[in-house]
Amino acid sequence: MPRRILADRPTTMADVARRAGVAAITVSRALSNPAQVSAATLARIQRAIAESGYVRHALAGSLASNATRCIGVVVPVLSNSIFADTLQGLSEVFEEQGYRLLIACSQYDPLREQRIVEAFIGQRVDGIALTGVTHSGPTRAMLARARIPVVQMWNLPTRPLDCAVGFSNFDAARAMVRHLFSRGYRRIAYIGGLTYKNDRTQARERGYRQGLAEAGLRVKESHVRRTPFEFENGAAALSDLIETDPSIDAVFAASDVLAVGALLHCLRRDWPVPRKVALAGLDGSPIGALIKPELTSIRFPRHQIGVRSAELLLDRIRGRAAGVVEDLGFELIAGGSA
Amino acid sequence: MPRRILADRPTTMADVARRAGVAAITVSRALSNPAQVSAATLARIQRAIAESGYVRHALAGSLASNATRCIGVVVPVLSNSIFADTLQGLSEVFEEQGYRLLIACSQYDPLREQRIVEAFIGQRVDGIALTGVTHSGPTRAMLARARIPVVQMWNLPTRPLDCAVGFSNFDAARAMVRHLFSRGYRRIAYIGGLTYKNDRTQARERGYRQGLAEAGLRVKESHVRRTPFEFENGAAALSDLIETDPSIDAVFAASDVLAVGALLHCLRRDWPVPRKVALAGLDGSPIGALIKPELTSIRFPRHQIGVRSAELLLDRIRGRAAGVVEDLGFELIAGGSA
DNA sequence: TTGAAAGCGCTAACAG
DNA sequence: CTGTTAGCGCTTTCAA
Repeated sequence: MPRRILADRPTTMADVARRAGVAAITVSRALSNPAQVSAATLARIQRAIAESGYVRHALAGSLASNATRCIGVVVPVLSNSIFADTLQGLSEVFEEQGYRLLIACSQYDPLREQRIVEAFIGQRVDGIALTGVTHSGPTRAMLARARIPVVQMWNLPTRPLDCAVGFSNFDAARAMVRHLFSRGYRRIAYIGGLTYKNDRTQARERGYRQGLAEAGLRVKESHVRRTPFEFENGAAALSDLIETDPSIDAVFAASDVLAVGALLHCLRRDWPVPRKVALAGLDGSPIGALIKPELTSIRFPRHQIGVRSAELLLDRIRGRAAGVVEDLGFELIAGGSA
Repeated sequence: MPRRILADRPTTMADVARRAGVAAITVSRALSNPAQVSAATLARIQRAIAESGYVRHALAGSLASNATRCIGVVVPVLSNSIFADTLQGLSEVFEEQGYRLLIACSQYDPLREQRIVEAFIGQRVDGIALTGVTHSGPTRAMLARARIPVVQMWNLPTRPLDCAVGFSNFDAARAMVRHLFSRGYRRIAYIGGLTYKNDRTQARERGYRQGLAEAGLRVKESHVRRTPFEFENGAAALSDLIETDPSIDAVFAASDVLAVGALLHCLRRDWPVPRKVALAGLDGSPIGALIKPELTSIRFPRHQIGVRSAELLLDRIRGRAAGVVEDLGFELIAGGSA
């Protein structure tokens, strides 16, 4: 014999229906499409719901209807507010359309991302938004097999999983190196993220190298540092670079978190920026504009990436064509720091 | 007659079972408790899973087992990295125990929080972590009715919903005012958050007022500013305060985001800190330590709040007693800014 | 506008 | 160690 009936189980739709003197399906309709139910019946049902404190069991509903109205989102970290802007954009669009966001952090780890994606598919989310364009083989396979709409954000994939919204991290970094070169800097060092599993960071580093090459400058490996995106690490890397080679005249940090850390380090040491060393970042963080000298950086539409990603995903969920890759571009902000 | 069978439906547990020549329940056991299944059977099942690309339908499982292994977490915002530390702590503990986190932002709005909590209850999460200790009536009622374990974080409730982990925001603010007073400051202005629906901010402002009162100083309402937690707003509020009353000798900002913004504003203007105006914050953000002068602030165990909250919630989920309120305390960091 | 019946995909309970 | 059966709470389908 199967499970016993619990004496004190939570209120179900059937309970509400009994109370209102209707069938369960009528309660279901009252909740999902009230226009289908007569005003009198609706009122009785609403009263029954209020009296009983009924909360609809979303899982059971999703199982029956085969739609969760949930979107899974993977971001690398939550501690960096730059992803928060994108999440905000996603959330604005989806919330208005009655979708909920499931947010998870991969911590820049493809294996964690893979587990998260598996969990999302297991939850039968209606769509998935990923940060970045490189993913583990199993991740790609699972997504293909599940036929869930996917959007890749923050970079431009050569072979998109489905749709994508971003900008060229490579071009952005190259543009910054060109800018520094045009300002007369010739010994341009680099502080980047840990590249080995992050396509944005990889693209930025490649852009740096390409930019130097195009300017006819040689890349010195001792001028390249890689470190996790934390203020402190930017400060430490800069300090280390200058110690290693005091002739460095500019440092390009592939993220504003690192650049701001580096800039604050200079200010602490009373090093004149950009006279002793010029600094540039990439992200267009608001804090860069508050520091003196203002941080030279590259701004891109973080919020809009979220908005457009959500719109494309909704299109896909509603059955429209796939394969769109949108380049939202970027903009160089010339501050006083370089 | 009920629904038609779809020709090309996703793989189910029954499909895997057929393929492996076992019953569905055996597949279920192979997934949830492999030790219960013989090695040979397990191997066949695992092969069948791999071949078919099966992903377990978590919703159906949760419906049947009446447990989701999901925890709902409400934070005010994601753009402020201070909450990220707490989320990190929660996530470390829960992930190790096989639970997943559902993260949602209330945007400091009790009505949004209410809707989020309703959605969490609808999803039948196994536990809920809330930021703050004041919640709408319906929120409290729903949580009580649903009998879901709850932890309130970041402040100390007088009447907890269930358990709570935090520190006294009131005492922290008061301690900072005392510190400023002991340093000789007598005209101490205040930049706080928008208090009308945020207990931490309210407590901090009350602490400020109490601190002044205990020092025998009068609160001038023109010395109190309230603004959302953004760097820019801290800068603007400071600028406005000093313009209003140049005799102000210290400004206490109820959040490091505001304090750092204010401090950067001073540096931009070449105002000597603390000579022209002393500055103090509250949160112990890492960036405060990188600026010169270092920001005087109050540190509290943001990460540990997450860890302990998770531990208490797990205790509750596993049926242990409720009603624990843990005060994790705080620590004043005397920097050069005051 | 409302209802009856079936079943979504899984696991609890019990049996062997 | 493995299987049978019933049912979790909801919505789809068809019918009135």
